[in-house]
Amino acid sequence: MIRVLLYEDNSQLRDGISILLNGTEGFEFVGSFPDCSDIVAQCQSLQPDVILMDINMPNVDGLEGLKRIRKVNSDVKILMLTVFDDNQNVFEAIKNGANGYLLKKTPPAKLLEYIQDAQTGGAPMTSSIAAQVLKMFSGHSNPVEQFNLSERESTVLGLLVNGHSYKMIAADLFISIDTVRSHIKKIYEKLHVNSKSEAVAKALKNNY
Amino acid sequence: MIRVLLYEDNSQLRDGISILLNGTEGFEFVGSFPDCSDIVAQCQSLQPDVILMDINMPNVDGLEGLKRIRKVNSDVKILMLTVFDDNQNVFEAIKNGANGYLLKKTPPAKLLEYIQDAQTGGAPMTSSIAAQVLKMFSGHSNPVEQFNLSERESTVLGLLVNGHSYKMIAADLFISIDTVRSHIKKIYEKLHVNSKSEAVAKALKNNY
DNA sequence: TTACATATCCCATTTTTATGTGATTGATGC
DNA sequence: GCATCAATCACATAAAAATGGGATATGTAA
Repeated sequence: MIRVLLYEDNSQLRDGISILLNGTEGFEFVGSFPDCSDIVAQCQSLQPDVILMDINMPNVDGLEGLKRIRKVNSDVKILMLTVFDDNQNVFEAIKNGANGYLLKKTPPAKLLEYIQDAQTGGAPMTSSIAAQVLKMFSGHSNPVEQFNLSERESTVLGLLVNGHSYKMIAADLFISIDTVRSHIKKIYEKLHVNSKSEAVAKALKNNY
Repeated sequence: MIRVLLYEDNSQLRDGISILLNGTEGFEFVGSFPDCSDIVAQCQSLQPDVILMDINMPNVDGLEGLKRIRKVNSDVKILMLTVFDDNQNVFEAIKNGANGYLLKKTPPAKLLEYIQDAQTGGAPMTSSIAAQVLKMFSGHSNPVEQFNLSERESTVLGLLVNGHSYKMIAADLFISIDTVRSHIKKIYEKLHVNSKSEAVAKALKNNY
């Protein structure tokens, strides 16, 4: 018996999914809410196995809800629901520990399948989204994301890659050369290197 | 009226193309030969606009013929014909100034189209060959070829890219640090850079 | 044979980087 | 309110890299 909790602001869709799950062997629909403002408490009392989470909701939306849950619970499976396979949202959701990412137009039979899939450790996603994810991991990952560089550090690294010296970077950014130094020290730490050329190499190899 | 000359050892194919071209408005078949042994003279007397050149022929083959022609004539369009889209031959042909590269199984209608295409400055090639060419230009060019680095210089640059200091390079290659210096000075000249990290960046950007 | 490129080495000087140990401000989060 | 972090600056020292001048030996190509 898979306990499913739903967050969705559209009441029609809420009812539809409620009926679908209640009428299907092996699923138990434990509740639904129009936004995530009280998600942590709701989760604790209802003890769902899988949460279906709309991304676009008023007040507290799905991404925020996802973050809140993950702070206290890394076991419950969370499937994000969305109308579009929007690049940025997919990335955000994956980063924050969503287990899958489905389009709302997913047919009911598939939806049930995906829920079971997530429950048993899978990472269900529609093929268009899978393609997006692949693209991101292959060509779009850059040092900023991979190594948690701050905005400033990222700019400095960029100038480094383009062959600027400390002095030039200081002049470009209107800061002292000592500040450049301390940024670069931080960058080296984060990239686990200890020379300019290694940093440049690592940056370039990571599609900077 | 496009004047077409053909080099092809298979007499059936020679006859076929002859009939095709003679029977088509706008094309004039000016002759055919089973090898390239006399290509320069033949070309001068027949004055073709386009040469269809088989690659595999006895005696003097298509690549040799291509080179001979290009020494005296850079205007005539030359389309290479081959059974396979063999990597090395494609590369050789492109380097030596071929205008296009076609598979023999190209259907007659397409062949006519490609000849016209070449005549007007295009670079016709079948899609499988186009893919090969793209791959070569993207992934096969390296700093050694691009910047005429010597073997030693190339090794040194390689170590530089992998984050080695002068001292480490000297130890790796069993030479003095001063020799490393002078190699690197030369490398910088050839790459038109003046710092280690610029050299590394340039090398990586050129698929080293 | 002369000229040129390569590979090797040496010395000296200046500039640039790397490393360490601070301190101050402002924003964010608990 | 306190902790943390990003961004800023400072001072000092040591290591590495860049630059400019050499020299020698070898092989190749004009």
